[in-house]
Amino acid sequence: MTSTKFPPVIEQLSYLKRGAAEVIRDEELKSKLENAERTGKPLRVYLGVDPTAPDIHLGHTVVLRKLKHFQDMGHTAIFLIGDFSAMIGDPTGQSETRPPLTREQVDANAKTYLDQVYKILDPKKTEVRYNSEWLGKMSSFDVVRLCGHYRLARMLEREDFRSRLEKNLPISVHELLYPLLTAYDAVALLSDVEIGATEQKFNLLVHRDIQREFGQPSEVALTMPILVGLDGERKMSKSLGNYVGITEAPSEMFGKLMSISDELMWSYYELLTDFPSPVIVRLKEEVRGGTLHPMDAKMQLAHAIIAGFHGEDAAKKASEEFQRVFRDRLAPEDVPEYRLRLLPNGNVILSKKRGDGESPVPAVWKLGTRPRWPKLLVELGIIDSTSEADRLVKQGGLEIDGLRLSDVKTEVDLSSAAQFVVKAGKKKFLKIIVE
RNA sequence: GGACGGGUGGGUGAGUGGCUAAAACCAGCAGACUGUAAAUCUGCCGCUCCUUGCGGGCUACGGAGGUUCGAAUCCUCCCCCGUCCA
Repeated sequence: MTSTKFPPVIEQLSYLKRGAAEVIRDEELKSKLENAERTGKPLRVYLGVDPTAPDIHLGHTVVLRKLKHFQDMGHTAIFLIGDFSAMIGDPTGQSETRPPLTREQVDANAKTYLDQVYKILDPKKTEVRYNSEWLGKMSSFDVVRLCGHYRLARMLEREDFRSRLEKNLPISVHELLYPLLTAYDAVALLSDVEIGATEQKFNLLVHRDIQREFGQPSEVALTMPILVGLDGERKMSKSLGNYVGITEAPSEMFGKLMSISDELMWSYYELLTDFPSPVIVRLKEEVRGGTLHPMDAKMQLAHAIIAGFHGEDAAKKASEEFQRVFRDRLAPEDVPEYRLRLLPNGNVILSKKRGDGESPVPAVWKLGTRPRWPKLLVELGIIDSTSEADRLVKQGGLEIDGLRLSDVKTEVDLSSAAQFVVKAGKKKFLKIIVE
């Protein structure tokens, strides 16, 4: 009777509920776990994602990590790629209709998505599914019948629809279908548990209802809090620019993570690391009591997160680099290098570009022998426009070899070999080598 | 199908003939202060040219035309969104 396959239910529950915003319903999760233990049959747990953007950031990892927790406990983790539903576009959160994606976009996104997801989930233990498998096969009759299982009034209860209705903003009919179609995912997958962000709560509840309509037991809906972005206010998202991408360079991630406010740090600890809750509580107390410097606590956080994606060594290096650049205020050890060569005809060629992981794009400009600094930086792609570069100089944000440049007219002599270390603004460092 | 209201810079949103590159707020950027924090303060915040100046040129208020010395502002047509009626 006692299966050794799973840890004790009590343990599982505390592990699985850590960080969760809500479990609907608690008792159902417990009994499902007990049932799994009794039968030896793992729970089918899924997370559905829309491959709307090719890159995933830390905000996405909150729910992924939760899926992994189920995997850790021996349950079946299903990563569902909403390739079909993405072509409809989930209205969630955005108070506007999302542009549907094309098949090609979806495919491309799905591919890069998976690579990134496997930084968290164990590829060997993850069941990857695409909802076009079943949704793509439904006939319009099937769709109509599915729609018959739900009422408009209930659909309009959804916060997003309601507020758009109140504000006289458009709602397209196809958006109403989204929760219903994804509900069918739960049915097709015979799901026991579905994980989602709190903003998905409405959808998850519809999924439960529809499963019941199809004669299945309702899945447990486990919601995770939404990760607040670097600005400390709004949801982490790419379009708001307040995000940390999981493929970003370790040093970049480190810098970004260190810029969060002290208060925000604790939810990052909770949602992005595996530090046990009691440890986090203790750290918090130490910071409050003054025995632990908040900066040190934050560095430890950044270190832990980065180690998860890039390994211990990279995390350590990023940490050292951070201290070097920002505490000791030195130029970073590894800055992007731009090698320039002046051609006989007066054009300038970028012969090599290192760092940033960019492919070396050969470029030629007619800059002349002595371009102004702002011009050069724009040509190198460091700054978007000349106006902006001029502004940066006027505001004292440009340093060459440690000296602040104050005159926008200052020129660079490209006629003889030289090297410059450039600091543009707070974060951008680069080295220019004239050959 | 009819009546009415609306479409302004990255976002919200003022502006109903010149003083408007377009208020205000948010976001963003830079500087100061710091723990690269956060908060705060100051400045900037379409592009471009230089003689860097309360400078010149260009582009911009859904789209296309038109009226006018001059239009985000007025007229015509079109596109899009919402409300009410059917």
